[in-house]
Amino acid sequence: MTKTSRRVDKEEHILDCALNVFAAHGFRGSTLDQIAQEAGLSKPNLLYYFKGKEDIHRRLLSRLLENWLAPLHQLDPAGDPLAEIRGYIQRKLEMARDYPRESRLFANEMLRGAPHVSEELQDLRGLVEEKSAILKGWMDEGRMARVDPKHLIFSIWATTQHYADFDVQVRTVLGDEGKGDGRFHDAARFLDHLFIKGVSPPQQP
Amino acid sequence: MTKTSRRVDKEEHILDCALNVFAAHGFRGSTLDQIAQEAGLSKPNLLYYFKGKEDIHRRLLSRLLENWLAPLHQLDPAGDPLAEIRGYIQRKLEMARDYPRESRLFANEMLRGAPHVSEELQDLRGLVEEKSAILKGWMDEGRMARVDPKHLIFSIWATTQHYADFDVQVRTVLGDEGKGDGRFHDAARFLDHLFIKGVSPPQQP
DNA sequence: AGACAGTTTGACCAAGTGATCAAAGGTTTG
DNA sequence: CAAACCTTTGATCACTTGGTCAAACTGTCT
Repeated sequence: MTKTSRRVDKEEHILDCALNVFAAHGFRGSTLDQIAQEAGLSKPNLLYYFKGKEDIHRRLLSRLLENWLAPLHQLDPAGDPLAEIRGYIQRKLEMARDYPRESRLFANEMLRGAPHVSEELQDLRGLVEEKSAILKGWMDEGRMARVDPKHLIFSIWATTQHYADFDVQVRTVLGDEGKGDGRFHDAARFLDHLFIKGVSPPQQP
Repeated sequence: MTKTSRRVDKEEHILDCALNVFAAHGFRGSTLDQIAQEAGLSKPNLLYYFKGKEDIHRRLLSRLLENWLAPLHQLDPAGDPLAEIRGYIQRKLEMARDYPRESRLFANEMLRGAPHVSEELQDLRGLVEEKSAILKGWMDEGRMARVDPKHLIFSIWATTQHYADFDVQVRTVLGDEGKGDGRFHDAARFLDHLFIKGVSPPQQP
């Protein structure tokens, strides 16, 4: 194991621990001491690997956005409209289930007005523009219902991320139903029904 | 104007200013100095009216929850299923438009795991249970599609609150389209279509 | 062993923060 | 007017927090 690879591993470990802390308490609510303790090292040692609190946060956000956009990237213009949308919803819901920390980190940043990712949001805009055009094309071909493509995408984001960001609320309301991972299965069934009905072309019932 | 009414007015003003600050920066991210400055008084003066930072925050949250549940309370078992759901979505979207600060305050609290409103969430649970039973009844009568009522409610919450909580993202993605309040009109149209299609009974196309 | 780069830490600092308090400034009431 | 009460504030405190630094420690290579 080389020197640099050990350093990379350690940085990775620190970032993972920092994600725990930032996702749970937000940027201002998290302290370097917390992160250092979570990672099992001293605060000066933590600052040996990263320039500062903001450096850690920014690094987490930038790596997050890559993965965050991946599911939408996969939306294939050559595929079947309903199947593509169905697949996108499923992937997004899986991300909410498997990466809730990332979802909360992102939600935190949006709530604060995205002070650290204002330029990256522009990429997002371009991507949505591109995928909206695909959806628009499908609508023009009569292969799906004519709806506002951007608001469709917003709704998919909102409904899926809700299960990560508002997890406490969801589990409280569901009570015992919400104990295991079953709520994600139920959510998948419901969202599939909701959106497929919503985007199915009017001629075919 | 009596002594107590002037005091009440001032407390009201402070709470309003505190809402600005808390909604924008979260609990940990907000400082008493910020709130005091926003309200135009000194920090000790602020603490003359409220016991402390947490007191202000808790008061905001408890008053918020009353209004927050109101739209769902209005869901009338005697009404027409589709019209009731349509009305609920509209009311919820109007709240996101007219009370974004409240929505963000609530979102912040949920993201942190609801440390200050754990017991109030139980009321929410009861309310959702009650309204889910109504929806269930409508489904049994064949007046709406058979879907998971709680996840339906979650989806309505998620999609409407998204426009308040993720406002930066929404406006960035929409670009110039999102400048005025037009995005709420488009959202209303889309969500109406989505949910009405989603909950319409299968027999009637 | 010893030189050397990489790593870790205790001690420390300056700024910020929630909160207190006694004293001063106003307002109402007798 | 003056007493009683309500409101406001400057000064101050204890504590947290992001960040620094020199010294010590570790492992590796010759």
